[in-house]
Amino acid sequence: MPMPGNGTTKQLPGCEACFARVNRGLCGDCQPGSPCAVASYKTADREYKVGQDLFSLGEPCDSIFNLLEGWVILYNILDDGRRQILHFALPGAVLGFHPGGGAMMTYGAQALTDIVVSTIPHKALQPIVSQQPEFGLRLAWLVARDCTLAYDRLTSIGRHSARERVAHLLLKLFVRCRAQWPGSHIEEMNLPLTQEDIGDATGLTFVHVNRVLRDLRKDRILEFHYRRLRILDPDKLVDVAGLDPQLVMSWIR
Amino acid sequence: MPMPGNGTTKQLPGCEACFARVNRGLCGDCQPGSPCAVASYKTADREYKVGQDLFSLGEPCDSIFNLLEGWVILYNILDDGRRQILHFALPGAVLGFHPGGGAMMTYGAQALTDIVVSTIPHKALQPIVSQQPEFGLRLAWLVARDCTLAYDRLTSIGRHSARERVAHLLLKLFVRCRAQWPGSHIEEMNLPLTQEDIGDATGLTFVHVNRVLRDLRKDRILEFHYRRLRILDPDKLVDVAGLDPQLVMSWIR
DNA sequence: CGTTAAGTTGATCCTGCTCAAGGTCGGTGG
DNA sequence: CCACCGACCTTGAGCAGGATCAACTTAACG
Repeated sequence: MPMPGNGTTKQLPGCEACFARVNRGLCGDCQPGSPCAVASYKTADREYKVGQDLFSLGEPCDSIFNLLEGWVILYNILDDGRRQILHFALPGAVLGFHPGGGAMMTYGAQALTDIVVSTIPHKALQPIVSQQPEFGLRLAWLVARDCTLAYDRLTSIGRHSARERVAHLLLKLFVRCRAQWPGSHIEEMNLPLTQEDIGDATGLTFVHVNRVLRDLRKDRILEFHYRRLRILDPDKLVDVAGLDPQLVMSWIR
Repeated sequence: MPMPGNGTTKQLPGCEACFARVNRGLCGDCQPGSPCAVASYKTADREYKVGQDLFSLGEPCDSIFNLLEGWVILYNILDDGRRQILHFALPGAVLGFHPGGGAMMTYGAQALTDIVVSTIPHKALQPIVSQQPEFGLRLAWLVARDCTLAYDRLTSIGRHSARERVAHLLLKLFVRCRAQWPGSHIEEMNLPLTQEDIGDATGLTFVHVNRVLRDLRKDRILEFHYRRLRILDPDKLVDVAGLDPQLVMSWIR
């Protein structure tokens, strides 16, 4: 059985043909065999290699993407080359739905692992919702979830210490991965991140991330070495991340 | 004629009865006199005074709000009382659309001025989209716009200096207000913010915000005193904010 | 005119950045 | 099997941007 977060995905029951086969978020009504409005508009699955861009900052993008396998980062690059990671997208995510569909993207999307996606052109959205009215609401729901995650990070970066930020990021990623594998009780997983990625997501330098990780290791809270995360003391981690233990439990169950 | 940002709003043409009468984002098809699916589900207009909460962190909220007049902040409070402002909502905004409708809110919403809102219960969303399929897509579009703004702030807080962050915030607010009043060419406006609010939005202390504002004033870029913003040198401001002048122009026109 | 919220300024401290040098891992080719 | 290389991790020394603490000033409002 594959480990959570190693790039493979769980197949949920439901519409195997349609755009949203890994998550029922977009397309919860489809049953195998029944007609699906999305299926006729989506493209075939497409693969991208690590490091490839799905779309880029400042360039137009006329499709939305459904991530079927692997990890993707959304990011911004500044003039001086510094980078801010905005979001880690996991299988099931919808990417590139942008205000003013087809307009310039205000951020880029890059494959963090080898990935598989399928796409729907923006101009197909209108026809889809007229056939399947819940689709729009489900899309809104998914975008709202990403927005909530962004607010969460905003709070973390704006008001927490380096230690809290790193703990918060790793804990959230751990929980999100584990949510894809309910029932798994492994406190160890592959995170396809470098320490530089962690820095770019938390607004820190990789040098300082390294020191924070050393301290967290010294305190026997977690270990992160070469893309492998091991959580030694979940309770302490939740505490350091500044989160409510009960809230975290509600995510897991 | 009222100044931009003083809490009053422009009435756009369209459906005067429905939920979304200040913006055509949610309900672009309604024509005066024609039936409107939203109108039959929304509540009457409701007023809130400055400082009142529309909904609170950790409490359930079973409705979405359409902001008709005034300003609202979305915010998070930490255990130690520190605050992070996540978003400034202007008239036309939709608030409280949350993943898992009706569940615990992960942030609060507070009136920054006296405001007027109307609401739709979450459970009315399904019936509305079945009568008016584009509604869901429009909702998704609005949420995506907020998400993009959040990503913008994330980059600003994560990777910019204090000076850049303050400049960026004020410029963006200015542009967003002015977008509500196309044609206006006033470089002066009321922003219903304290320096503490600016600090809580940019991840700085109000003491440091004060010093940054002093420097920006000294450099004759802008003046911000007692909730009044005057932009002295728009070009320099765009430069300090680290934004592309052409991009900014595209927002204005 | 008194009260209160908000703005202002200085002195000092500390978290996290910068710069720099070395170490470790994993893959590749001989 | 080993040498090499590039990407990534690790650690130290010194610095600086912004925080903290504290005192005072100004504006708004009844």
